[in-house]
Amino acid sequence: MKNTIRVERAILNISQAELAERVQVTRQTINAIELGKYSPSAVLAIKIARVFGKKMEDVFELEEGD
Amino acid sequence: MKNTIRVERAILNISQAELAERVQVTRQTINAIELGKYSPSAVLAIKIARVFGKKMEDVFELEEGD
DNA sequence: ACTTTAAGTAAAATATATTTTACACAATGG
DNA sequence: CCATTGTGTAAAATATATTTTACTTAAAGT
Repeated sequence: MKNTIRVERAILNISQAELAERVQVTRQTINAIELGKYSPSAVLAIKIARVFGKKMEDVFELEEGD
Repeated sequence: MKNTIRVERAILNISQAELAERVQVTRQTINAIELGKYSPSAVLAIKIARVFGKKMEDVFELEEGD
């Protein structure tokens, strides 16, 4: 599962901590997902995409092995 | 997390077992998600939506408490 | 130099999703 | 009747996501 969280955060100019707060998870969770260490739940993925005003699939993309 | 899996299956006329096979999970997993017993991973949610030729958010919707 | 902010990381604990095996029940077609 | 298909369910095991606490480093500002 690839994602464009870093770019979207840059556009909004918000930190991992602030994104975490907005979607009600910890900063470590955002960091891990942003770095591709694991993929989020569907609920969290939708919430993150919403912060960026995008559809879930415009932020998250399947990759080989998913 | 609400979903329209049952309706989409009906349109395609496929069983829970066939959907499960197409997205590479067990029939019980599809059954549980379809009945709202828990919400899927982002990866699985995208795969399911793809079977129906839809965007993830057209099949899955957040609800109170998500 | 000092402090603050942002990001990366890690180990242990907890929560949640998914699998496996198995049984039950209704509907249907032979 | 009998076998088959589709669905609901359940308990135990395993996998994965998320939290908590805490430490490190780099960059920026004072």
